[in-house]
Amino acid sequence: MREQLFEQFESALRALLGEAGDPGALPEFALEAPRSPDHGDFACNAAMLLAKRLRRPPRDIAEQLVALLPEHGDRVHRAQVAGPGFVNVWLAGERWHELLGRVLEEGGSFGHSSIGEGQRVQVEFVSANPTGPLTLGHGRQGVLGDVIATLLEANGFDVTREYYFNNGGRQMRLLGDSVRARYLELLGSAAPPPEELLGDSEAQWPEEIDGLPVVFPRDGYQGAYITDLAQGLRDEYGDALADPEDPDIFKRTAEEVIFAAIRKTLDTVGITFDVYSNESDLYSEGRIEETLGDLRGKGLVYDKDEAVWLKATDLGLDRDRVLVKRTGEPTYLLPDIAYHREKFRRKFDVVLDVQGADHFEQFPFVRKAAAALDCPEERMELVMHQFVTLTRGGEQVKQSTRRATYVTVDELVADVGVDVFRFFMVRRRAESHLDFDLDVAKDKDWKKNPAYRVQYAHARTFGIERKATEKGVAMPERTSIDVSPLTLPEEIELLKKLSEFPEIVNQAALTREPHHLAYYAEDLAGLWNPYVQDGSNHRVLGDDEALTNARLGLVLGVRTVLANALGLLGISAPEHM
RNA sequence: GGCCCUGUGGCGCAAUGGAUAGCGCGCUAGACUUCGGAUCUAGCGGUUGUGGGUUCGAGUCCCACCAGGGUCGCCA
Repeated sequence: MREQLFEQFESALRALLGEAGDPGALPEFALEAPRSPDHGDFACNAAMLLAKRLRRPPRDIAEQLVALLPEHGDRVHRAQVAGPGFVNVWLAGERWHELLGRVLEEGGSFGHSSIGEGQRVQVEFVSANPTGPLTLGHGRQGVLGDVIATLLEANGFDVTREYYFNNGGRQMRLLGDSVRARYLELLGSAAPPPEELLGDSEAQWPEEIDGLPVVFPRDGYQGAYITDLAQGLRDEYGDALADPEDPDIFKRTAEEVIFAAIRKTLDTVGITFDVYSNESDLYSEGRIEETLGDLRGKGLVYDKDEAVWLKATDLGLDRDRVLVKRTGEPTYLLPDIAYHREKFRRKFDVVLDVQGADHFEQFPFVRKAAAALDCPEERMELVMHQFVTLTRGGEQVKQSTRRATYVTVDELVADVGVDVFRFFMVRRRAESHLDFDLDVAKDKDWKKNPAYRVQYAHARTFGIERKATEKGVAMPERTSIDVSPLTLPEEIELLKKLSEFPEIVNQAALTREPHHLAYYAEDLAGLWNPYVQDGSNHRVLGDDEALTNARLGLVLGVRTVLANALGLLGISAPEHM
């Protein structure tokens, strides 16, 4: 519909430029649905863009354009110059009614497109190292990445969801040492560090207390789950691990157990990955050495202070970075670079990293270095998101990662449910701080809780169907509904809103901004709920059979679009509430 | 201090460079009397942090400044 109109405008504009003796290209004009319905179904800004070039007033050009339109197509019913030089057009025929037919016909695939043309996109997200439970930041990232991936799939991209984690370095060793320390404390052969010093990052603690050594590492993981892990090992092995044959058992067990817990959490919130990849494999496959060698070959590596440096300043960045530490151990930067090369070796057309703001600084180094190794820089994208804070009773809930006194994804989901969790996490623009208001999230009142507002709007379509069945009124066949009796302004507004859905899905995917979808769902629900609620003017089930049938068609259309929107968000679309 | 994100009605937020800046909560005033009802309608509320600039047109782009958050490690 819009495509045909667009062509009509292009053709008319070509004629207009011809008359003006201008051989130049058409301007990149916009043809979009204006905010206000008074401004027609579509508005075109071409006249304003041409004003300077043709040295004529924009309204004058717009008049000419309006005059030319009828010779170049038949989609325009009425056209009018407005404002500074917009051409507002009203479409011919029963355009919104046609649209509902399309919604009903396409059903679950309405809103989907094939513009991705099967391009392979890798979306890397969460990627939390297995050192503890998922935090709310991970939760936000998980939902964000998952919905972006789903949106891309809905637009014809071939998507791989991937989780990458570092399990080679110091952090994992620290994790193992933390578990070992707690284990020894449980055996009574080590003393825990003084409680009051744990929260203080500057504090030193004595090497022994009451004759027992303090082995808990200075930067160790302090969460209660570490002690649980130690207890588990003690239950299984008794005191046999005080001097274990396999010194890696603490680290290995911790990684396995924590990673299993993370996967369970992800499963609970409806996130599944196609591929898990990790740092260790990059080592064993020789990718780390290879990447370092290739960087060296490009003259981007030098030695200083017994460490190996990346000459990032040669790549336009503000400082150099260490690739291999004095200890001989690579920093995380080197494997990250190797990993991004690996992505392109695996033939992805686009790779998309979803990361929290705390990691943002890292990305430019990885991208520039990978680009120097012949990876296409513009095909490495970053979606950065800000943090999540939790509010309860108007007060921010204090969270401390260091002391592990933070609310986990598991806890929050147990508290508010998966659907509310996902909806709230994806409602805000990624770059905005997200304030998760527990009071709103836990409110069961659909008027107060936006997640329920959308779900309830969907459930109501079934409520009406149930009512119809009760009254002996049959639901119409999806393929043969005459919706022309729908003429009330609120009905046209609903039809228009339904028509916007494909564009929203498309834009949200291409801009990697899934919050548009959540907003759209709220908008549609915000039109639908009052329509249903205010039965005085337009009860769906009335005496007029044709009108009833048409309104039942609208019910089905709204249901379809709400269900599709909720589906893309990974949220259930209930029939009852 | 450098870099990044944010700043929009009382609160929480939205707005491919387009027309009169939208939505929810809250607030105010009316209406309905249980139907598919955990009601509806209307209204009040804004110099989009400040000051310049680009543009036919700026919440949006550029510059400076102010405020909040993040980040600047041979941590991940």
